[in-house]
Amino acid sequence: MTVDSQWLAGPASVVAPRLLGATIRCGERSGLIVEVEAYEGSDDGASHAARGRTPRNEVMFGPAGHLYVYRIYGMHWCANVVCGPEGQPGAVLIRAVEPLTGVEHMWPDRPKAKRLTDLCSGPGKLCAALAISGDHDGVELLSGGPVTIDKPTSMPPMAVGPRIGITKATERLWRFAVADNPHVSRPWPTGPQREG
DNA sequence: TACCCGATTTACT
DNA sequence: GTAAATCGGGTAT
Repeated sequence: MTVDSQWLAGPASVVAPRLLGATIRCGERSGLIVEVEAYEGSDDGASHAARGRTPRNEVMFGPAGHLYVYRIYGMHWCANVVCGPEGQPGAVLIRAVEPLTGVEHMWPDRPKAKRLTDLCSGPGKLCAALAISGDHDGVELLSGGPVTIDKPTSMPPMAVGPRIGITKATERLWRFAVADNPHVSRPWPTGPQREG
C-alpha cells in the first residue's frame, strides 16, 4: 500500500519514525528505508523552511505526499518526503536505504561503492543509487508515478539520536533508524537508545 | 552584484 | 583524524 497525504498528515517528527521499514521505489530500483531525519518549520532552526518560503523550499510548504529534492554542496541530491498539513512546512529526509531490487542498476551510478552497505548509506548516495535527482523535485508519490513509497508492514526496533551535519537545533533527537541495521549512514555516537 | 556556506562524499595523512 | 571537491540559494550590499 502506497503512502497517501492522510498517512503523512502529521508533523515531520511524528511521521519520520513511521517511515522506517517503508519501501521506496524509483523505476526498477527499490530499497527499504532504514534511516530518516525530521525537519519542520519556523521553530526548527535546522530546517530549510526555518526562514520562510523560498523558491527552493517551496515544495515543503505544499501538500503532503510530494517529494522535496534539493542539491547540496553543489554536488549531491537529497530526497525528502513532504508531510504535515498544507501551508505548514515539514519534510522527512531519507538518509539511508537497504537495497532491495534493481541493485545491478545501482552499481554503475555509485562507482565508488565497494560493498552493498556503501550503495545507499547516505542521503546523497541513495539518490544516486535510486537515480533520484532535481527532476523529481515536487513529484507526487502516487502509484504509477516515477517515485513511490509503500508503507511498512510492521514497525522495526528503532534507534533515536541527534540529526547529522547541522549546526542549529542540535538538541532535537530527530534522527531515527532501524536499530543495528548495517546500511545506516553512520553508527550511533553513543550506545543506541531503543524504543518501539 | 558580492559573499558565505551547507540536511555530503571521498580521498588522503 | 582532516580537507578537498564544487556551486546555487539566501542574505547582505
